Amino acid sequence: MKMDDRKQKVLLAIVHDYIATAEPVGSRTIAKKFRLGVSPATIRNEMADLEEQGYIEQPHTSAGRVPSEQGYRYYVDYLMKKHDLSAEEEDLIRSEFDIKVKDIGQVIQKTGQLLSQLTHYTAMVLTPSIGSSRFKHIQLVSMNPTQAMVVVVMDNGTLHHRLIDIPESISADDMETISRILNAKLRGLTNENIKLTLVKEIYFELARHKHILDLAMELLEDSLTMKSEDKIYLGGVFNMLNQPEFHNVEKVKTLLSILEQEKLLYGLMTGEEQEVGVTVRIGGEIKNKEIKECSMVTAAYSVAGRKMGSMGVLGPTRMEYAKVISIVDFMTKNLSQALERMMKGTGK
Amino acid sequence: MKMDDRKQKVLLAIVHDYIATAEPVGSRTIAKKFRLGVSPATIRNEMADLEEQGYIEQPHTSAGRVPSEQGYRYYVDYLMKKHDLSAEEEDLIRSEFDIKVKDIGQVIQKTGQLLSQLTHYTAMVLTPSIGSSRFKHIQLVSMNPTQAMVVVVMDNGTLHHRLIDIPESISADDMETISRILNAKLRGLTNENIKLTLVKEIYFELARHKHILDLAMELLEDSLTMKSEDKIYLGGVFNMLNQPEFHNVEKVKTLLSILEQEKLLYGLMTGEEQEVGVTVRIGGEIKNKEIKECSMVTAAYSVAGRKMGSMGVLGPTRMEYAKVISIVDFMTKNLSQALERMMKGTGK
DNA sequence: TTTTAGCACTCAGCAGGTTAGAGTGCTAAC
DNA sequence: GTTAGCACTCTAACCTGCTGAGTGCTAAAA
Repeated sequence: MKMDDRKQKVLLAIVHDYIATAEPVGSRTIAKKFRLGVSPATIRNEMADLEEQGYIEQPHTSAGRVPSEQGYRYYVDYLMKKHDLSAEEEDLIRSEFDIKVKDIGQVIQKTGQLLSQLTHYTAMVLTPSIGSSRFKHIQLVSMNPTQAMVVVVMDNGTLHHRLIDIPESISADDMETISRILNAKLRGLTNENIKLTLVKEIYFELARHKHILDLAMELLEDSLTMKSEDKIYLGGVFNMLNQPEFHNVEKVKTLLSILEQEKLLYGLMTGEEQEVGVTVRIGGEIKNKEIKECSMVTAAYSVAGRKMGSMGVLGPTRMEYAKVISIVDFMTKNLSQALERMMKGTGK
Repeated sequence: MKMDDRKQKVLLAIVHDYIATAEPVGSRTIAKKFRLGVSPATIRNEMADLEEQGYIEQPHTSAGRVPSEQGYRYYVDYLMKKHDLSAEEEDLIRSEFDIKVKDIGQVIQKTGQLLSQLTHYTAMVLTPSIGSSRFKHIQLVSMNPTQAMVVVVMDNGTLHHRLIDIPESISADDMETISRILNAKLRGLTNENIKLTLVKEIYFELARHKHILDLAMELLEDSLTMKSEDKIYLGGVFNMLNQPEFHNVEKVKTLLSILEQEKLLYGLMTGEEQEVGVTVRIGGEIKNKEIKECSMVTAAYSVAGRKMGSMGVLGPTRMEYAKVISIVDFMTKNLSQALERMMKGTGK
C-alpha cells in the first residue's frame, strides 16, 4: 500500500505529536510544529484522506485526529526512524549486566526493574526456560524419616526441587547411592538424549528403589521439558498509572486483574511464535480480548543460539515505539551475553 | 477510658454501618437500623460527645460521622465480637492445607491467593525464614570450567543457591570431596551450633581449597542466618481497587508504588516485634508514612514453637476487622500445622 | 435531669444553561 | 493543487440554583 509522500509526513506528525502529548492532533498544530510548508487547510485535506483509508480517526466531530491501530502499524513498519539510546542509558544497561552473576533469578529481577525504569512502562521478564537445557546434577536429600527432597540443577543455572514421600526402609546411604548412579548415567544429557535403554538400565540397577526412582524421574522429566511453571518478573506496573489513558479507575482494574494472572501473562509472552529480533504487537494484535488500547514489545534472549526466555514491555498503544524497541533490543543482547559468559564461565 | 454503655452502642453502630456502606453515618440511620430505642436527637447528642472525645469525625459540616483511627482502635480492643467463619470458608482453608506439600514456595503462593480471595483485600505472605533452621545438605556442582553452583538445603524445606568462581585446577571429584566433608561435619547444625573449632577443623582438612570454602561458607552463613532476601508473596492487589476509598487514581498510585518495593513491605511485615497471635495496626500505627487510611492484620506462623514467617492483610482502615482477624488466625494455624506435618514427615 | 420534637442552617452534589475555544468541512478565490 | 475565510459542531469549563441529607440549638415534654 504505497502512500503519498506528504501523507506519510502528515501521518508521522500525527503519530509523533500524539505520542508526545496524548491529545488529539489538529491541522493547525501540525502546520505550526512540523513545518511541512503547507497551510492547515491542505493538511486538513490530507487528513480527510488518511481517515478514509483508516490510518487515523476522530474521537468526536470537533476534535483533532488520533492514530488508529492501522496507523501505528504503518508507522512502526515504514515510517519509524531508529532511535539511538543515550550514552547514559547504554552505560546503565551495560553496567547492569557487567556484574558477576550469582543467581539467575536476581538477574532476571534486576532486568525487569531496569526495563520498566528506562521505558516508564510495565516490564515483563520470563525466566530462562524454553529450549533443551542440559541436566547437571541430581541429589536426593533426606528431610525426615518419610520424606526426601529431590534437587535438580540444570546447566542454565536454574534449580528445581520437590518433596517426595519415601518408605522408611530407605537409608541416607541408599539415597546417596541413588543420587550417584543417576548422576553418573545422566549428567550432561538433554531430554531427547535420554534413551529408553538408559532408563531401563537405571531401573535395573536400582530395581528395589523403583518407587523413589519414579518420583525422581518425574521431576527430572519436568525439569528437562520445563513443564515446571516458569516465573515471570513484573515491574513498573505503577508506571502505567502515570499514562493519561489509565486515569480511569476501571481500566486500571482490568489491567491489574490481568497482570495478577501469571498464566495469562505467560500465554501473552509465549503465545506468538516469536521470530528473531524484536516483535511489536499493537492493540488487537495482542490476542487477549481484555487488554485494550495496549501494545507489547517483546524479544527473546538466548545463549549460543538457544532461546532461553524473553522479555517485553506492555504500554498503551500510544507508546514510544522507537525508543522502547531500541531498549528491548539492546537489553536482550546484553542479557544474552551476560548469560553466555555465565554459562561458559569465561572470565568475570 | 470507660465509656457510657449507650455511647459504646452508638460507636459500634457507626463502625458497623460505615464498614458496610463506606458512607458517613447519620443519626437517623442509626436510630432506624440499629433500634437503640431512642430518637435521632438523642443520638446526635451522643455523637457530639463521641466526636469531642475523638472517636468519630465529620468529613464536612452537613455529613454524617465516620470512625476515627482512635474509634477503630476502641472498636477492635473492646467492642468487636468474635466472628465465626462459615463452614464453607473453614472447609476451603482446610482443604487447601490438606494436600501433600511438594514445595514450600507453592504453598506460600496458594496461601496468599486464598487469603486475598477470602478477605477481598490485599494479602501478603512472607516465606519461611526467621528462626534458627537447621542445615541439611550442601552440594557443590560444577557448572563449567571456572564456575560451580553451591546448593544448600535447609530443614524447613527452603533452598539457597549461588554461583561461585573456582580455579580451573579444581576437579569435579574435588568438589564432591568438599561437599562430602562439609556435609559430614555440619549436617543438622544451626548457626549457633557451628563451633569455631569445627570450622577450623574443616579448614584444616580442606586447606588447599580455602578459596572455595570461603565462598561456600558465606552462602551457608547467609542461609543459616537467613540474610538472603526472603520472598514476599503478594495477592489480590486489584481487590483493593474495588474499595471505594481507592477510586481516586492518585491513591492507587501511591499504594502500588509501595507494594512494588519489596524491601519496604518486608519492613512492614517484620518491623513490629510480632507477639503471639494476631496483630492489628490501624492507620498511623503502621509506621510507613506513605500508607494512608490503611490497616494491617498480621500473624506469624510457626513450627514446633519456632516462628517461621508471617502473613498479613492490607486493607482500608474501613476494614472488616472481625472477619479478617478470624481468617488470618485460622489460616496461620492451618499453615503451621501443614508445615509441621511436612517437617515431621508424619503422614500426609 | 434527660429525652425529644421542631426548626433554621450548612453544605455536597447534581442538573441545567451558557460560554469559550478548538477543530472541522466546505466553498470560493488564488 | 493550494489556501483563506467562514459557518458549524462539539467538548470542557464555569456558573447557577436546587435538593436532600444531616447537623446544632432551643424549648417543651417526660
